[in-house]
Amino acid sequence: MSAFVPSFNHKIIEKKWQDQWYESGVFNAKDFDQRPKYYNLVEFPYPSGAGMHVGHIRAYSSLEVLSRKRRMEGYNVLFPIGFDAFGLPTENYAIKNKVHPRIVTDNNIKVFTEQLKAAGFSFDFSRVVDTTQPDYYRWTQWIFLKMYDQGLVYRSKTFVNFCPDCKVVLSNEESQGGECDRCGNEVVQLKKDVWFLKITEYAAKLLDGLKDLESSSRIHTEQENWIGKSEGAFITFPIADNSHTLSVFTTRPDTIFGATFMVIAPEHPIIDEKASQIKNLDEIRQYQEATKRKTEFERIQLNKDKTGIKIEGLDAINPLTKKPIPIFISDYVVITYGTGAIMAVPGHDERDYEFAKKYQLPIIEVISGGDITEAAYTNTESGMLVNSGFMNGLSVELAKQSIIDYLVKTGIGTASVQFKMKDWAFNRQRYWGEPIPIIYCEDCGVVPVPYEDLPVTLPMVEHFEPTETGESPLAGIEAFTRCVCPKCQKPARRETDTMPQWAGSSWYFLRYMDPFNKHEFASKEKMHYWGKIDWYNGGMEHVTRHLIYSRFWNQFLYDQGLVVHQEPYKKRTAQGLILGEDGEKMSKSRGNIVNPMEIIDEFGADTLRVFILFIGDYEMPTPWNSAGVKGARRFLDKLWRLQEKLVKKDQFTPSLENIIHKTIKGVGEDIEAMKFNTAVSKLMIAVNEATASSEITDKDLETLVLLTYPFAPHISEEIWSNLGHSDSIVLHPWPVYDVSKLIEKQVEIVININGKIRDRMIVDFNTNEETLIDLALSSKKVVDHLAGQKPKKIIVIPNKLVNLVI
RNA sequence: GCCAGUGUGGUGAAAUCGGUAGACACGAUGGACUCAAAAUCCAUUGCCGUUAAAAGCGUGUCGGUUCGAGUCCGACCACUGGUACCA
Repeated sequence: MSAFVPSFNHKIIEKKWQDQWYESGVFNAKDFDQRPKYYNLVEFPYPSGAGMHVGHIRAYSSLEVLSRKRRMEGYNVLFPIGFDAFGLPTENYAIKNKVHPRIVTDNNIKVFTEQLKAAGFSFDFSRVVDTTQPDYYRWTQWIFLKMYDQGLVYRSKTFVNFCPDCKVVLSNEESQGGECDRCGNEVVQLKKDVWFLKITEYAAKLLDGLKDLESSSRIHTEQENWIGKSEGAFITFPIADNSHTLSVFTTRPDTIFGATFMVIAPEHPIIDEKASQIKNLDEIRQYQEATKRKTEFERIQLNKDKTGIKIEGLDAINPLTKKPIPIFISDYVVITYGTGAIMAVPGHDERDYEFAKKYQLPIIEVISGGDITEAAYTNTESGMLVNSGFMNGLSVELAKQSIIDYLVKTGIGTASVQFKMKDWAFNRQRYWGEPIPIIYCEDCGVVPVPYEDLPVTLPMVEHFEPTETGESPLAGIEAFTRCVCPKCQKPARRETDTMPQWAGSSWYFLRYMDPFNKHEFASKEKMHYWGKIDWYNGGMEHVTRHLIYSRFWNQFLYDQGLVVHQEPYKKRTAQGLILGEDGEKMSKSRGNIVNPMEIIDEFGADTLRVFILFIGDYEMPTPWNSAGVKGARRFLDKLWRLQEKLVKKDQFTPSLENIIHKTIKGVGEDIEAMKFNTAVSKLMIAVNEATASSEITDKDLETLVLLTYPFAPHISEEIWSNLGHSDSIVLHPWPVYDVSKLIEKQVEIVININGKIRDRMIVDFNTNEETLIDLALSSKKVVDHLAGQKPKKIIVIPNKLVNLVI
């Protein structure tokens, strides 16, 4: 037996192995290598000044473990990292502290990189991507221009969410609840010229592509709901004097006989077109103005009651009943969806019902099964058509078919599919973003920057404070705005808006495959070699936006023949949030933030990694528990101390053989299933058993160390080297288990009487049913309980239980 | 409101197929070692009960299916996230 080995010093060994790994480049992926490839992607971080968060550790640990295991399994693993570094927090910090965002960003990236290395992540640091480098955003601009060429970029004047405090325009996503995402202040409505990407053109394809994406049902559902496909029909309603028509979209064309009025959005163009006929035009105009003034917040919070105005002098005709019906304007109908007009069927739509009750409009039952004097009846499963002419007696499903046939035949309408998803507002009035490569010429109008002139670089200036008008800071920089029209060579002006933060992250996974290419965003050969991303892990909060946006860009590039696969990701998973110890979201204001660097300093990176994976189900949110960190460290100390009673032998200790094989199987399977918490627990059980054993062999310890390596690589490398190996574990194959060694020799069987446990017994594995029954019936406790009664029925589950039913 | 998810000890959590509820870890209590502390080791630890046991109770609530339910079905309650009148 060897002499006492002191418990390990994490500061020394972690530094030692990190230096060795990062200097040797052992984790760098090799293009065109003969080994099979495996591409693991984690969402690249925004390098905030606060540095790394425990959430980052959790987010990266899953594919970190998988990457290390895959390398041991012989794969050429691409596990890249980069920085999504454009964005408002940096800009705000820069303004406040009078430092240029370039300097702030470079600093933050430096700190972040050091921290990622201190945690021992096996990223390929040789292909780091930074979205704020001209070499990178040149291609972001290039893809934007490709979209422009294909008619997927357009400019439109609309009301946008404007934060008077940050002086920036916000997308709907960034101003939820009428509050600015960044500063929390109230958002107002401002009329602006806005660039849009026509993502709606890809709605059907984005929905369709989901079937090739392996992910949990909640991820699928969130994407589906965001795209929001609904099938229905366009129906044309004539205006009573036959001078005009009003087109509606409805998902329930079958209820048309019950359409007793129409509602149009306040912004609907027919108001202006028929203004001369409208008798209460003043009142209508007032309502329109009131709607415009409302922020989204007010519409949501204060407008639970339906409001609306009847348009006097303008009636429509229900094309099926031929009866005249009134037309209302109301802000519960929105101009951006469908046609901005609906046929209201109060009997079978809750919103229409509420409106009809308020304005005392007729409610007609056209689907039987409910009580329309009480509420709208919206069940489409069991109802049957009534009061509906030729559709009477049909189910809703059949009636839909029947009415669409009729509408098409008579030219009144057509079948149609609509999507809830809106086009993507693609500009911000900020400095710290990719300049939009567009030039305005007085003669030629909007002119895209020629491809060969890219990148349009951000000027390195001293003043990047926002303007009072809500224009981009770039607008005040003459040297930037002044340019020459590429078409006519006359003086022209540059677009001064920049792209939203989502831009750079929409294609970064492609750049990783070929990060230094000066001629293309990535070469076809390399994209062909690396193929699809095998596994993509990130936050649940990005499942709707970033995931859809990046799939959109990839699909677009695919359609242009510029990438190899239509869908970029094979599999997508999402980690759960780490909450503060108080169970609340971690935030500065709550003062419950845990700094991972402090844990690394005190307990070591291995401890932090093991603990964060052990803390709970990877996909569920879980509170931080500082006391629990010690448990992870104790486990590593126990593993270390196994070296004290090492026996040189190339065989498993007989009493440990079974548990070791079970652990190889269990840990391997748990990693693949993202059950990292139970994988760690299985390692703990194995180490506990080895600790209890009087001696352990080289082979026992080697195997345990190989299994621990993906979780706690530094200590594993150190023990591995102590065991006399001169090579790194990463070059050593993942252990395999022997199925024949998994079987237990003896098992415990429970004896139930009427499903209640009354006794237990230990028997040989695979003892036959008759023997089990005999043994059960001879148990003293069972005999006492039966008190002479004969079981009516006996259920035997081999190796599990015997249930006596009396 | 709608959609999704989650409710299990003092705490974080386990529990492939419906078959021993609480693995593993934290904490707590008692003990060993120590002048003492830390570290380590041993024992106990769902509740109730008991000298000890037995019995009884127990996976948000109420009901159902089953020989047997944390797991399946129905209704409800609570919490978390997403969304905002999408026709």
